[in-house]
Amino acid sequence: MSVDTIIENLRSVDTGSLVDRVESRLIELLQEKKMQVGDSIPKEIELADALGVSRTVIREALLRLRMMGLIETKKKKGTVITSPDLFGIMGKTLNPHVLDQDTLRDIFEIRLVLEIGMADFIFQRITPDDLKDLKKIVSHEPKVTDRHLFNIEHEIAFHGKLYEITRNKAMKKFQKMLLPVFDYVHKSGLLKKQTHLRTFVSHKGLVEILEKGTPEQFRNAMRMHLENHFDRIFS
Amino acid sequence: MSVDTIIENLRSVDTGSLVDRVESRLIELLQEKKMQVGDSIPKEIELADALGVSRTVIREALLRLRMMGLIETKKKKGTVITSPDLFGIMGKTLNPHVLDQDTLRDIFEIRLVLEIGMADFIFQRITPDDLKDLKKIVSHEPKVTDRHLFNIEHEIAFHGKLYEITRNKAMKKFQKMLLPVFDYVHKSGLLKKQTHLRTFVSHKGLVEILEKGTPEQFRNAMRMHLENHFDRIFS
DNA sequence: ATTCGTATTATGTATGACATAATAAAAATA
DNA sequence: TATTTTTATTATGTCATACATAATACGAAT
Repeated sequence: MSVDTIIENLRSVDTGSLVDRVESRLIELLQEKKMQVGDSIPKEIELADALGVSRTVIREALLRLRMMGLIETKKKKGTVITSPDLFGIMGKTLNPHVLDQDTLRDIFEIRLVLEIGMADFIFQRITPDDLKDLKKIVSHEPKVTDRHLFNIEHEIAFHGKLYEITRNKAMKKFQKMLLPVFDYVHKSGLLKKQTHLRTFVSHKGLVEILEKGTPEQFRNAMRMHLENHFDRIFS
Repeated sequence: MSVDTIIENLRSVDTGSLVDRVESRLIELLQEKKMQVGDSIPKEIELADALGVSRTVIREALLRLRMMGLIETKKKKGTVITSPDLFGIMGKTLNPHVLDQDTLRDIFEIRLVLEIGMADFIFQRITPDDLKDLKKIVSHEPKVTDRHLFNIEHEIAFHGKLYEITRNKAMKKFQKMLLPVFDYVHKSGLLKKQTHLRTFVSHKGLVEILEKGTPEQFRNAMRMHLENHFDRIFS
């Protein structure tokens, strides 16, 4: 074993600040004790005492757990375990203004990928009520003209409903989080202006496929439906 | 305007602790000043002075920015702007052990959605070199037997390469982050055991389609390829 | 039984001090 | 002069203590 390797190993154990270690230790503790959601954990001073560090360090570590959505703190009541909200954290980070352009473009693309790929889950989990909701939404669908500024709210209502039908909460949250990004990307000059805004497959068409078609057909139809967006990216 | 609405409005302005406000203010400042990556921001004491709060508060706010990946701090050198790493934060949160089962299942599903939906980007951006890489990977593909423990490393190599070909860094990072979750989900009893482990479409088959086929064909083939996973989820 | 006020308490904030590591400056060496 | 070694500086990291604040519990008053 080379000297470098040895040093590397040492680092991997010791690396990170005191706060880093305390953070890990706290997470371990929560898991060991099998803390349930709603349980409250010892107060800051007690933790500081138990781990032999200052309250400052405990507080910084707890702050991180809080940002991860593992805990919530309230005055007087103390700190309680919460179910970590995977995308809740990213919400704050996902301020379009602080993200660089490449990342924004990436996120824009991910939306397209998700909506094409989710077909099987939609077909598997759609209920008659869902279908009714969708039909209601498309009944208000704006006129399809060759050139139209698509109605943002209608877009969100329809596509949002699709995410909901997947019954995948994480994906739904993800979508919700991404909305401001789309808005931003559309308005900024990040993508090419749309020259020919045509609707190849309407929302109504998608619903019909949902009712009578197959996941495969739906994927292809969705791909066509999103053609304008792909066009802006690829051309 | 109802009393509730008024109260709600008040909350929306004033809500949040001092640290919350300082955090927002700092982000605003970074944007106003058009700080570039690599620029260093004023030291903690100066910020505390300028904003009229204690260093404690500044530190907590900076800690949050650091968790968001907006800044990095080094002793003596101070605090410098960094490009926010969208999924860097989630990485830590994505410890399978702290996520509840529903979320884990959701994440597992998202992977399937992504890999089916990414077809167009793969076709658009694949290079001859990529194809060469893929062929090299599949040349080592384990024997396809009716019942086999699929080789994890080979799986990661192949599918990871596909993410890479999309040239979508965010998506690639996402995948990297999700790997431990898959591992966990597979090992835990979260999904039904696979009763008939068959490979409907091999990696080699996918590569052939990439070479000669269309995105549409690829999506369908990928859907078949992932059939085992869908089966475990849906049955 | 309900409302109101008061005491308690755990987190939130402020302040001051020292430790530490990265850097810059100075000194020593070749 | 160029390069290494030592020293000094400095901004963050950690600690300790005190007080503010808001949520809660509890008792008093209605």
